[in-house]
Amino acid sequence: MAADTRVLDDLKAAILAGRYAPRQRLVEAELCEDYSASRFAIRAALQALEAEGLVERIPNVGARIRDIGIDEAVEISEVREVVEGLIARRAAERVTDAEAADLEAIGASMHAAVAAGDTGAYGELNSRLHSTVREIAGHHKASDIIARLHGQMVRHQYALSRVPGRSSVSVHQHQAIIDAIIARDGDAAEAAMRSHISSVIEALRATV
Amino acid sequence: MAADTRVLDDLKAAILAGRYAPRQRLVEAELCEDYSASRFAIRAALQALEAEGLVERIPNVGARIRDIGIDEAVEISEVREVVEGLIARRAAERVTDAEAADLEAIGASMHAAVAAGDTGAYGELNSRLHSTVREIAGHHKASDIIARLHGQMVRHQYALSRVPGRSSVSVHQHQAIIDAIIARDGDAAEAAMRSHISSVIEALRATV
DNA sequence: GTCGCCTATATTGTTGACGATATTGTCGTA
DNA sequence: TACGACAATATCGTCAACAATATAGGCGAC
Repeated sequence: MAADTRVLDDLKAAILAGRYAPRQRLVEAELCEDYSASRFAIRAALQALEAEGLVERIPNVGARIRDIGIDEAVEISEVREVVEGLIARRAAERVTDAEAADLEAIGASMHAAVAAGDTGAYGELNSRLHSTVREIAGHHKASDIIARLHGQMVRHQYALSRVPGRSSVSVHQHQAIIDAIIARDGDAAEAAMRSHISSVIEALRATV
Repeated sequence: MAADTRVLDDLKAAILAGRYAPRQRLVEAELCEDYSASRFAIRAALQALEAEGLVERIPNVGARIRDIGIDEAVEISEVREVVEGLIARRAAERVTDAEAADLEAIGASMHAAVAAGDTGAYGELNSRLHSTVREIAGHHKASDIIARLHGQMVRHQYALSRVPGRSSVSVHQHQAIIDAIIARDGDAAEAAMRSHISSVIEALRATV
């Protein structure tokens, strides 16, 4: 399990980076060569990835990349909606002045990125905002669950960022979240976060 | 991974039944004898249980039962609060007449159990109510997460059911959930479920 | 030509032994 | 007596070979 860590991290990173196609088979022997590891280590990694919901294993047949369809992506996002809502509420209750300034800075950068039409930078800021809010909330269990769910969604997340005009809509939602947290208004923060992710879900459904 | 299934299920059941003390070490060789399985199978089971958050493993040292303290139990319950809220809302939106009748029956039995002072039956009905609501909601992802979180909480759940007078309080909360679902009122169902679990969290904090 | 069976192959499942590592207990010294 | 170093032990980590299983392709019968 010591050497496994590297294999697991590498393999996970590769999956998250979309280097494997959905439903692509992951043959243990091949992975041994690719990651120059023993079959033992590969098996351990595959089992861990199965538990994380990234890989699907059928006894005596093998492992393959789990294909998460729109329906499941929507379900995942629905759970994310309420859990991120909890996180936002928590953040509003615990945010310090310094953290509030960080959030404002991220918001300003977002507006700038939208104005400049830089979708790449906007996407980056998007994840930074969410992770900053998580950090402020300091809710381990909720953060863990979000991380896991996020991993299963990367493919669709990518598709979403390609939808034209989304950033100009979501920038206002993001600002509402930031404002509510800075105002220390838990109810408003939860509501803003939920309505934001709810709109993400709608966009997700539209990508069919 | 075929023979593993039995080992994993047995071991998991044993942990959930509280047959192992928190922080108790799980030595692979011992488990091999107890479950008459190979070390290979045991290792696989332990890895799976680690992913489920029931077991904690330290490299080169071994596995032990994870000790979930009050703080973590509260965090888990907080996540449960919002996810069960989602489930309740969903249930209210999808409940059929037949399912509504089932819920009413469970509610009636709960009142009867409280009147009779039968805490065992009440606990049973409690989990049946929640699982029925989950079934009605038909939300796979949310149900999975609840199942996992519930597994980590069994110890505290048991302690809670021993608190005297809890059932007479919670029976009304349960009835409120049932009523809201039957009324097809999603907002009310979510609110009722959240306030119910919120009160469970308070009781949990009080058990310290 | 198509269906079902059977063999061949690819792939995973399992085992036992060996090596690495952390923990525990002991001994000597200050 | 208290402390540190060292050795012994317990336990986990890793490996390479073997067994079991499912899949795919070819063959024959209808």
